[in-house]
Amino acid sequence: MERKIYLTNSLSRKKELFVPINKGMVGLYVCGPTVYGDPHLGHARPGITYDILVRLFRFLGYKVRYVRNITDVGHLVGDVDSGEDKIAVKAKLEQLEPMEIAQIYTLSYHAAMRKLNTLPPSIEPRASGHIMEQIDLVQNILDNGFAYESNGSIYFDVLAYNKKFHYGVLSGRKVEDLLANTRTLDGQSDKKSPMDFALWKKAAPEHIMKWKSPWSLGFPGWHAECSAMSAKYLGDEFDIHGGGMDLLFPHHECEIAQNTASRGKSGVHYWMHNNMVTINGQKMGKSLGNFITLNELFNGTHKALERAYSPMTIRFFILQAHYRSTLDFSNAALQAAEKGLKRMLNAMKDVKNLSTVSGDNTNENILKIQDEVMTALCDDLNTPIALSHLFDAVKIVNQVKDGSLQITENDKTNLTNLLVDINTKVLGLEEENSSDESEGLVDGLVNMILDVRKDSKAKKDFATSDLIRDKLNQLGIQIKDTKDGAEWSIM
RNA sequence: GGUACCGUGGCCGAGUGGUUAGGCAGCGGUCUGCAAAACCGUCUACAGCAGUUCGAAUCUGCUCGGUACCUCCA
Repeated sequence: MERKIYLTNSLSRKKELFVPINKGMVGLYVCGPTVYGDPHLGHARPGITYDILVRLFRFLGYKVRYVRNITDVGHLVGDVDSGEDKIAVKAKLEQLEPMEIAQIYTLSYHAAMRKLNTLPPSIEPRASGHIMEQIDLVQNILDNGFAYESNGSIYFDVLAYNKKFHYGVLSGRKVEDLLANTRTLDGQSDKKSPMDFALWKKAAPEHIMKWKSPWSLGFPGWHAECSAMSAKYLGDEFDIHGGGMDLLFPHHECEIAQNTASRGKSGVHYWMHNNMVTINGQKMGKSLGNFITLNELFNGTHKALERAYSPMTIRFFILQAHYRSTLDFSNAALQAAEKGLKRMLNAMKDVKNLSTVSGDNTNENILKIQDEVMTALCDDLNTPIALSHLFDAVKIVNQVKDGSLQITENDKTNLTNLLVDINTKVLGLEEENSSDESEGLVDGLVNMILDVRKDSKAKKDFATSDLIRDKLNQLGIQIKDTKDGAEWSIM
């Protein structure tokens, strides 16, 4: 726990030294998905970013409670006066129960996240399971005078709040500017000010998902769930709150306002925001209709895809960019990532079988690389820099393998710690399908075939040996002839 | 219109007041029966203009271009 961790705090827009509230412990809350559609490439970004954060903290010995919610109620559809939420609308279309929809997409989200090798959160609360907590939150805000009732709905009183506190601390927006520039939407007549946001919404009769409350039969507002659930599981004050940059305003600004209005504390010490994935320079998003789902990526079934890309390739692709930069999708970039990843994975395999020379000497370079990698990761999760240093280690492995460099047993241990431990434990990069049950059978068969090929080669029957190589290639098995015989790997 | 951010070599993508990012692709070589892989060497940069400075891709100003948020969104 010697290492200092720096994180860019969206509150100050600066890199800050991370100091936990409780020594050696981290409370992390991340905004999860709204489960009304298949998870897409955009979802992979925060999934992987905060996974690295959690893994890094744990690697350094911190105890982390990682809370990521599932939003299964509460997000209103575009036009406010319809008063229906997304889950309910989709349910009517597909003739399914709202909770059935939520369940389908929750499971598909989980499956995709597992394929991307992200660790599950410690707690994954659902908004629908925390209606009571949200009602309590709203009641507190009402009691403190920062909300009002109108037609059975409760709205947050931004102007009243802004007299005592500051609405806009996170987003840098000014109330005056917001007032001058708010678009006039329909159905705003219940509100005192167009900036005010719903804490509780009275449900229209045809609305499916609704709950009893002191004010009406209805449902909680857009931002209530995160304030209620983060406080429940992490306390009134906790370390880190993460999410996509698109949530910064209004969602996170409103969370801060709700937290402050109900408990007098803004609640969060460090706000982290990951940037967007773009396609042709434009944000990839559900509402823009230009998104590619994760399953389409894994299967190659999307017209924009030249072919399928494995989950680990996607993970590597995302790690090659810093989380605060936009990342542009393209087939060329994914194919480059795929090759780079393969190179890394090969080195991780090869490092275990390197031959060593006797002696106690230690190659200082290896220790230096180890330090550089960890420094980069602790410097606001700079995964691209970490990877670039890991590739220096890959070079060492290849040079040793090639015989142009010699290392001692000590070096080998250090090199293995560096490549295998950091890649698998912190970056979550590892060989896919490594636990295949039929692996032993495949090993035996391929080795047998390669023995036959060896005989052909010995007899200079290259037609046969090349045929074997080509056929194996077609099956996805790559042959490398080395001085010590043929090696093979599954592509 | 308001508020932020960005513009890097063939592509992706870091970094930063003076020193090689890295990956992919390209080129030359080593190795090989041939290939693949690997290794060695090598090429192509910091939108434009002006300023600060001994020195700027990095700081400042302006211009041009782009993006995000302001409405659900990772």
